[in-house]
Amino acid sequence: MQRPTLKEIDGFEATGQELVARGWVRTKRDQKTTVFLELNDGSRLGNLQCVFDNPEGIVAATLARVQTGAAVTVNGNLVPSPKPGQRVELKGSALELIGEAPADEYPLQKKNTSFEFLREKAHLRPRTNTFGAVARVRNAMARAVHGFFQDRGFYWVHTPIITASDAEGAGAMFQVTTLDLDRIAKSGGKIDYSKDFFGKPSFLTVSGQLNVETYAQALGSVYTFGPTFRAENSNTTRHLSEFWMIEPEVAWNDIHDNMDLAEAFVRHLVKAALEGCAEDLAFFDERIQKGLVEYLAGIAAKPFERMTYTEAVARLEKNSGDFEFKPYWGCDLQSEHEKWLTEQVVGGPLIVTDYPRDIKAFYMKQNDDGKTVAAMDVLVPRFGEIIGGSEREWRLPLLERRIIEMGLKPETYSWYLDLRRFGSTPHAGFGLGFERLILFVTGMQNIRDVIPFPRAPKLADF
RNA sequence: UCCCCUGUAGCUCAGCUGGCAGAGCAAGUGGCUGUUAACCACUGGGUCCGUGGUUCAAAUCCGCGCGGGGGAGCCA
Repeated sequence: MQRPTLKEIDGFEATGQELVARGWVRTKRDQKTTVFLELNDGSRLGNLQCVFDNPEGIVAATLARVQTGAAVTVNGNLVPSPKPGQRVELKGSALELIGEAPADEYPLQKKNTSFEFLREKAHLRPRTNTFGAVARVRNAMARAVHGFFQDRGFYWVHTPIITASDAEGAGAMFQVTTLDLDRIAKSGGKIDYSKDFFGKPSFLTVSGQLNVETYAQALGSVYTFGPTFRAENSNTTRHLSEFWMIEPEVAWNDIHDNMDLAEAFVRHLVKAALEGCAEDLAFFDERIQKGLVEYLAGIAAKPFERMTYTEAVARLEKNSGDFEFKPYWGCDLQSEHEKWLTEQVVGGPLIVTDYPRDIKAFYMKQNDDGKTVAAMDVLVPRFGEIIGGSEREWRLPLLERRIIEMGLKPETYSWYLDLRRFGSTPHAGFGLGFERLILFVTGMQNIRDVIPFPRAPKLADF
């Protein structure tokens, strides 16, 4: 049986043909002789307007019971619409109330509601314009991520979610266990991890990078795209405890190849949003962030600015009076610094490279100056870091020495060091937080509003 | 974890130096010959987050607790 979505119906030639529309009622407007019902089914932002002229009998009785949020099917004839901005409308002849939504209980009435309120209604919020649009853009971006890499010969590698090594060093981890914690707590005894599921402490991954490097050293160009977990007590609009991360890793690439890849990737995604989500982006432009579409078009069109950390700090020092944290060579760039660089200095995305090695991870390639590493961060206006990456230290002695210098144990990294021991090549990669990308593309402010079910400290409802 | 703001009708909020609980929207009823988040009129709607205190009197002032938001740090 043919069951067109409302998006498909919107594309039909309106010749008065009969069809059935299914969806949820966004609004009902009734007059003495005419009732307007606007239906949405999530296939697009816009609604299908259904018009009932002089409804009588069972149709009139059913219309009286239809309220905002109800699920209905409408039988009718598709005709051109006189309403501006809307190609077609459905001249209704019959309708069925499939699932009612009593107005005195249904929380989403036809009015503005705050995102804070909707966060407490996470099971209903996808029925709103904003969250429907976010979901569609998110889907389009996921597809574009795979499209970008697949078209370039990258292989998608499924790195593990559970890891028994806490060697990843990217932040606090969630522990995974099948031990009976209540019983251990009551007994007051020590924990015997040999009795735990994996025979030792195990955790949720904070990064697939170390694992995916093994495949880069075999398949060449690879990437991960999957859930990632950080148990940091972060309470911000930019952090989640469970988020999705994309981590490409490419054998033979150096830091410059890495920057080129990161830039091409971001611009590809922005282009994909502009081309594939025009209706949703127009909505975000109008309701969420004025000028968004024009801004994104600029991102897609222009190369990103690049500067070294040393250069960035020099710029910041000239303006240091305006900062709460005084910048100096060797400091980590603060949020305010990143915002100032992107918003005031370059007016767009900026790639900063060659950070002091003491503020970066052990696996980054050490530069010849003995002070910096071949790291790169892609910073964007409004919220700073969207990508962090580096060329990797591929020379065994230097990597070993760095591990020891940083107080880590080389034996923990034996398999990682093996990659340098056997057939090592230069390689580079980066990590992009998927939700941060969605914030960037939609203009949304809070990361909890661009993932269907946000996980954050004290927040795991739904 | 730290700093700041905040909690009043279903929602968004006003409520001043303490003195009878308010508005807009939503909902309900009626009206309106094509509406655009329709419009017009009327109606109903309150544990003022909780708790203890100050006071003749607390939504309002103070203490404690809980919830929400923003910023910072950690980072993607």
